[in-house]
Amino acid sequence: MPELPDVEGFRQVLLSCGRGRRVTGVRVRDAGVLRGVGVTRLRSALEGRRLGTPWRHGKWLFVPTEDGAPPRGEDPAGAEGPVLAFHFGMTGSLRCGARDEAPAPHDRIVFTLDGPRSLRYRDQRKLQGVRLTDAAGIDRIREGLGPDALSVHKPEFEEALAGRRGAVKSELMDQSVIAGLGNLLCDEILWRARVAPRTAARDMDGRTLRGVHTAMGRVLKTSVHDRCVPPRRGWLTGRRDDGDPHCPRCGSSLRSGRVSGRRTVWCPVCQP
DNA sequence: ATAAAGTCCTGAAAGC
DNA sequence: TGCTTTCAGGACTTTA
Repeated sequence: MPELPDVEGFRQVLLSCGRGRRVTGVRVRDAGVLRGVGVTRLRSALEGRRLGTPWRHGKWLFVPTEDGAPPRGEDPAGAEGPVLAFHFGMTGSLRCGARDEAPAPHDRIVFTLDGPRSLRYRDQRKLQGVRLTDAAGIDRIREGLGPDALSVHKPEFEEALAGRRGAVKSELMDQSVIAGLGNLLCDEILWRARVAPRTAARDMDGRTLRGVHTAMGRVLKTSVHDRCVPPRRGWLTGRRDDGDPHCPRCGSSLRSGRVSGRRTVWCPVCQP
């Protein structure tokens, strides 16, 4: 599930449910989601600290923590603490629940807060997870990421893709080229831009590349609003699981195949 | 049993 | 030739 729009939704959850709240408890129900940090260190690092303003780059979500002391007038920010970094893999999510709500089967970590609610990191398959990091660690993560898909402008987008010889879909999916796009988004964007997914990026002229950027912006705008790539009937995503899927634009039979190991759906007529 | 919205690793092929 | 980029496949993990 989690591509950029989903992660953006989790950021909103954190903003409304966690920001400014003190962490009173950390229950690790399955340590399999911890990356590079143990239960003890995670708890001692977080308990008593306040959650700061969450921010996102690609599919990563970062949550700074601040000193646990209540904010004073002179020192509103508080001392800098460690930073929580979430990556949701294919099945992860962040939920806001009532403080005493019984955990769901895949709630791997429950963060109890000083208000009436708690935050849960839920993940069926534990493909990625939660880590504890700092400014240097964030830099290391971001070194491997291209510009964020939601904020990248046309020239930077063109530059990121120009000359790449891989299939345009593979390049869009490559987080070191553009950060945040996943399998569904890429298919949706290329369908909207009328570009076949296996087209080599370097064979695309500036005009086509800019068209992909425009399509990306439109698809992201709606998807971020909906907090997921919406399975609307007017979108490719709303058709890809049909028995015999047809293009919502021209009615042709959709094709399905594999591009860099991922299931790929496209319209052979609209995307020559 | 096969497949799944993510990433990482390997080995091989392609390109400069 | 050698370096880099890219691809395919498998691995991780759990459930429908």
